[in-house]
Amino acid sequence: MSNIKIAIVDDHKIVRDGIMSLIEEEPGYKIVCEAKNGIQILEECEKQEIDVIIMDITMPKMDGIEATETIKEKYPDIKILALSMLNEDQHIRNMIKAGASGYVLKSTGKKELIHALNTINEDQFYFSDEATQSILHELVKPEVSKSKHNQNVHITDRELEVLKLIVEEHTNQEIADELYISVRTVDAHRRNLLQKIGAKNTAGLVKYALKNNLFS
Amino acid sequence: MSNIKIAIVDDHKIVRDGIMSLIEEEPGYKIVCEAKNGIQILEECEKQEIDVIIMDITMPKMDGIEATETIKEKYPDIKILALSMLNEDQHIRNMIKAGASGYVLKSTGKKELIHALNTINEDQFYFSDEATQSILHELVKPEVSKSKHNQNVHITDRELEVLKLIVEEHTNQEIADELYISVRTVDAHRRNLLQKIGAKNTAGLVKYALKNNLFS
DNA sequence: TTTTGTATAGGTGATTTTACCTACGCAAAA
DNA sequence: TTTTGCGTAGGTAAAATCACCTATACAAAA
Repeated sequence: MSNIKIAIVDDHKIVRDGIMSLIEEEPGYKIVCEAKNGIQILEECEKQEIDVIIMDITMPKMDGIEATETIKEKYPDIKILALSMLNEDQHIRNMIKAGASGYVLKSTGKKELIHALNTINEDQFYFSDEATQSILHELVKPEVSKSKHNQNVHITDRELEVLKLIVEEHTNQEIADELYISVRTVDAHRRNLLQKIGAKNTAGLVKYALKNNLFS
Repeated sequence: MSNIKIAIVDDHKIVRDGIMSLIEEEPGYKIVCEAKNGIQILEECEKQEIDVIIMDITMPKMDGIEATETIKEKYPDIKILALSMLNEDQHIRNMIKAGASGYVLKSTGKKELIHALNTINEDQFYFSDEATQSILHELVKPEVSKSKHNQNVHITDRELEVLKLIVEEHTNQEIADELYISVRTVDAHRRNLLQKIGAKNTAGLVKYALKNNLFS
């Protein structure tokens, strides 16, 4: 197998050089380019073939999250390894959402970096253990606040059925037919839902349903 | 400090006994009750004070996820440690969403179990490393499929503005006023969005926006 | 037993959305 | 230069939603 083509994106030259020296010692890898920000790496992606991009998160011009989104849209085959500092939990999450295949900390040693590169190059994910715990913490927090919503609002079984069908993009008439009730009743349930949930219209109902994972 | 009051919920007696013997060897813990399913532990919660519940996920009558939700609603101070087997990724996620403070595998040794109990009793989270990796994988998967949607559909900037306001529960008229355009134009954008996204109505638009994290 | 909650259904009328269609100016791309 | 995409705007008509209201039947809870 030929060398894995690596690109390094970080606004600090020292970081780039550090990573480069780590990788160049290792056979099987070739650093094909480096970039200082998201704009630059996008240009590089057009010019040449790249397998894996090691991407910093916070950068001027275009940050790693935006760059990752754009690159994964245009070149879904390019793998992206997020390079983060500790206490960047939220950013790391966004990198994953944007399409990164994993992350390592900047304090990572050579061994872990190489392992991470190999792993994601094989189309798998790699998540550095050191950051994983704190990310999971972040992950849990919003869920806790969700359940508070549910406490205030008691939605009846029937209303839930109606809401489900609303979320499934049915009209009131279709819902009425489905549930063997009158359109007026569906309308009544709908208005009760609007009032209970505190929504202005269908959009609010759907948002509520999805945010509270009522039908997932 | 007094003993930490533990409850064990699992439908298999052998599992309960195993955990009990692990914990009873350890000073500082007291097992105050055990239950076979969600219904039973709910009754127990009413009867006595409990600090931490070790909760199995799959159980007859009422499973651990439902039980966790109910308990966290009624008794938010009770901590719940999910007890899972491997390859229960989705269930584990749901336990966390339901309000569990952590999880350990059934194959866990005494040392890790005690550590997990201490950690979550101190109002922190504990996530067993062995399951964490696979959970993160699960977490990422839906994001990957999201970007596929985006590829097919190109939403223009203006359409995105309109969609954002739709999601924020504004009427077409309000959107028109906000953007200084005619209602008919808003309507045109809306119809283009419906067509591009493949939605039937507002519900579909909102679902699309939220699922693709267009405005979060 | 009375009250409360839920599901049902209707009246009326205003407002909003949806589904068709056409059309023009402008800028970027082919 | 022609074409394409985008944003703009309108006509018309049907369908759906929303906002008020009232009302009945039934079951569970107080």
